Amino acid sequence: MTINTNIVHKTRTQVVLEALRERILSGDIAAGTPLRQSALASELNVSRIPVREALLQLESEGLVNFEPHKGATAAGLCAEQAQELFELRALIETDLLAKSIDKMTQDHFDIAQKLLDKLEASLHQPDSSNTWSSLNTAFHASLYVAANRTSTMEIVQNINSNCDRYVRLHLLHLGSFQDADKQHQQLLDFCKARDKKAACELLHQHLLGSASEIVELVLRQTK
Amino acid sequence: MTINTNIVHKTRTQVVLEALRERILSGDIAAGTPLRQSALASELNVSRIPVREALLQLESEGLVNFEPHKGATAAGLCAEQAQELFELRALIETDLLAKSIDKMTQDHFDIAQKLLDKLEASLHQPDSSNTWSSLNTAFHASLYVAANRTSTMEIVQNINSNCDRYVRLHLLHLGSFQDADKQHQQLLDFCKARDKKAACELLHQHLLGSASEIVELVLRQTK
DNA sequence: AAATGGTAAGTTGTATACAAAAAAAGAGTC
DNA sequence: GACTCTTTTTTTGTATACAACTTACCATTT
Repeated sequence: MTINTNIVHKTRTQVVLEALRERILSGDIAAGTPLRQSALASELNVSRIPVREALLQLESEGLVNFEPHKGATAAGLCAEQAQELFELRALIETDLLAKSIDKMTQDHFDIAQKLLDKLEASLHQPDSSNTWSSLNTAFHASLYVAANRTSTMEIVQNINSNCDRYVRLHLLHLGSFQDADKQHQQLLDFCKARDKKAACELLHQHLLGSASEIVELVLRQTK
Repeated sequence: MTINTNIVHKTRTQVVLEALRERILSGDIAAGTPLRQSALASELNVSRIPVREALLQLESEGLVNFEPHKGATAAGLCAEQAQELFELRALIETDLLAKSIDKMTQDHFDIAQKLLDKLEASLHQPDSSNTWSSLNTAFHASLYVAANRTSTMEIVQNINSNCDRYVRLHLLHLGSFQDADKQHQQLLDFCKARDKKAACELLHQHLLGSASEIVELVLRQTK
């Protein structure tokens, strides 16, 4: 009868956290919107406690600004931040990729390819922006797992979570990322060929290219 | 003449947060120790709510592992993590330094020098490990502010907060960091001379050198 | 009108109380 | 004794209630 048989006891805090994160990332909650605890609580049918805890976690993820006694707001979009985050990704992810390439096995390639296929398929669907972004993150991550760098990956995922907002904005305005998909496939091919230099170079360009487009978009948006 | 009090009322959550962070960083609360909410609450004369919120924030800082329904524990020390974090710092901080050096003014040099003097002075005091580490972090940060990279600095500070535990352990076992201080002065001198290459090279060595000593120490500790 | 001051309303912060889950302790079986 | 299943205890999760802070409003004063 119940659909959620294998869902194991999510706390309300987690439910609220995921709901709010998605709403902010998707733009459903616009940048700068004040996030009133009681309003969110009654809207999500919980008390203020889980809402507060979720907001606190979102603050540490950088998606929310939480000021004591004042309240929380959805973090604003900022061109400088976007530029910095993507440059940081370029720096760290090329390093990860360089460390990963030699260790990648056929299994890693297969997993990455499967994600890439899904990514491409998602573009042809109407409701793509929801899924494209997380698949994009997953694809990138799949190229680095062989480096076996748990702590680094955790930090990268965190940075990515922030980039997500900008990527979704980007996608929303462009309609599709055909260039990105082409670059992704090429990137994976370079990995398969173990061409470290070419792969890192391409990844670097891929990220900085996104950055400059996004920065321009944000500047226009927030002006 | 209104006395605009910049002294804001600290919430109990913040007080608990700082108290617990310091205890974990200093080793007063050992790695792996279970952190019982009620125990901490009564010990700090607050209710469990601020304790929970502080634990949640410490989890996002990486100092605590928080498992739903199970409870929180002080995060364990891990050689791999230390290695990764210091390598990451080397990667990001050398990049920051390279971007910063050309923009540094006399003011920046003065501030850095002042921090360095304090750092050196702190070594001659009995209770050094408390202050040395935060001064060390501040000194490093002072070299990068000119790069004017807010978001990047935020992430660096976060990584540093995790490194702190390892640095303090290091200091505790070595008794002093005379080498580090010598390297710090040399680093600042390179900055003053605008010798980007030498400064970055030294910073890189400085961080990786610490890393290898710390890794060895942690391996011995946790064995 | 601008500034001051002081209430009132709204929002956040935290203590308390209770519900739910996990861990620990017994009771019975093999 | 080891194992399973129940029962008890401990610990965490969350709703509610109230206290503390901030802001907005209005009266008073200059």
